[in-house]
Amino acid sequence: MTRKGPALHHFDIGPEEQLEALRRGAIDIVREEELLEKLLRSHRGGRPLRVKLGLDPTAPDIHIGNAIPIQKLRKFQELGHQAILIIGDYTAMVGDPAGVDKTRPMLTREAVMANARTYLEQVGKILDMERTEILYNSRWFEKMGFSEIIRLASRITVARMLERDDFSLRYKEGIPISLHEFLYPLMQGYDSVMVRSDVELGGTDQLFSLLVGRDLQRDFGQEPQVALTTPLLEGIDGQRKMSKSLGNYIGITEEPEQVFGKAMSIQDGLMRKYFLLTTDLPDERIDELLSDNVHPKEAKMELAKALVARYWGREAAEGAAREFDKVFREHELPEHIAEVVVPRKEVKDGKIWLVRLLVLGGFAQTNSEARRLIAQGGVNINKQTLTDPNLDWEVSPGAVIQVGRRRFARVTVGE
RNA sequence: GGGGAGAUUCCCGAGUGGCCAAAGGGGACAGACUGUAAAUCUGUUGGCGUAGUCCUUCGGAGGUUCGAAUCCUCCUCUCCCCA
Repeated sequence: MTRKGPALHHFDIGPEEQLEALRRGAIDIVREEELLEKLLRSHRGGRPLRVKLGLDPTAPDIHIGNAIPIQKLRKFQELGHQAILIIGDYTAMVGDPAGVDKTRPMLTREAVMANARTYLEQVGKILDMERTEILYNSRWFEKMGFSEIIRLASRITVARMLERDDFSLRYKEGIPISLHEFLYPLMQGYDSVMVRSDVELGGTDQLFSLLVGRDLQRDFGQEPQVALTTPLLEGIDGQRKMSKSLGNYIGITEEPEQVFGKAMSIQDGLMRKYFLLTTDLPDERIDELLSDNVHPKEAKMELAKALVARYWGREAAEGAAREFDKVFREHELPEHIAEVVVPRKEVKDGKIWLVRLLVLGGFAQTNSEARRLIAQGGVNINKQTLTDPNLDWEVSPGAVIQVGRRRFARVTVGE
């Protein structure tokens, strides 16, 4: 279960104190004075701030990296402010060029809508959806005429666009930039105009777009929003930004054991960042865990537990930790093992070609890949390593096959 | 519109007629060591029922040749310079 924070009303907490809470883990606040001013006014007038976060449903899953600004939005909610979630169904079709070195593929409307549905489900693990305003930006973009697009496009210069690192880098390297990518920040900025946001959240790579929002709001006679950015999180490979397509992510709907295991595999050097951005442990506790008094592995266990607890609750976290110890310290079998059902027709004379079994079990894409795994000693059944790729294995239902260090399955025979 | 350069396997990148399923690096995977960390070392990295004088892959379509990633023609796309 998701922990819902205490039902705080923003009158309960003073503006300075709110600012303090909001600052945690933030990179830029443009501008902080303005934010304080807005908080003061809101507090005085009893009117919540309108805090906007745009999500482009470009992938079906939300991971703990893109959950960071969502968590920040939740913080605003806890402080009594109005959360506005923009589902960028229109912008997703363009594809955000921020921080990428090539044009994103344009998504079809169907794919975007399917993703949007799973997003909303998943966001519900973080936000109080009852108090969240949800808007699809196709609502205003769909009916926008070309003349309006031209007017919007006139608000920004090519030079300013090319100032951006991602664009200038691509330009210098001779990597194509399509014109429509220039439109992206304008669209995101226009969203802010449409919802009259007081604050917009986003990752640091969003700063430019958030600032364009300020400019556009000014042009439309509105008070500019405050831009608040959060850090980008490295993926579990420790190299690149966490992303679904790189496969280095921890999804917020992944099973507790999965989340725990992935968290345990991050580099030690990343721990502080993960603690700070993906858990809500107090700073003092984090310092304590990362001091010399605590073995790094113990600290990481705490990190993994805190992370699981955030999305699955305390109990699931404890369970995942026990399971982890069992499998990786005591080398016992995990509690829940997926089943591989071998169709009866694949079994001949009570035997099945081991390579075939691996492919059927999804451990390998092709026979060749399965052969390699076997030859390299990466496959065992009931803890007995099998290294002959030509082996016809005598099927014994209930046997546990292990591939690599972390993939297990129990073999059964069925249709 | 004119001129030039280019497109290679997951990515970068070498390869200019046979020795090419294609160097090297990165990534990934497996093994050793470990804390499912880092570092290091080793191996693997198109497919095929167990293997070959086999099949598919060097942007696409044709062609030359006994033989093409490599040569020719056309096409598509990208970058650069000029307008």
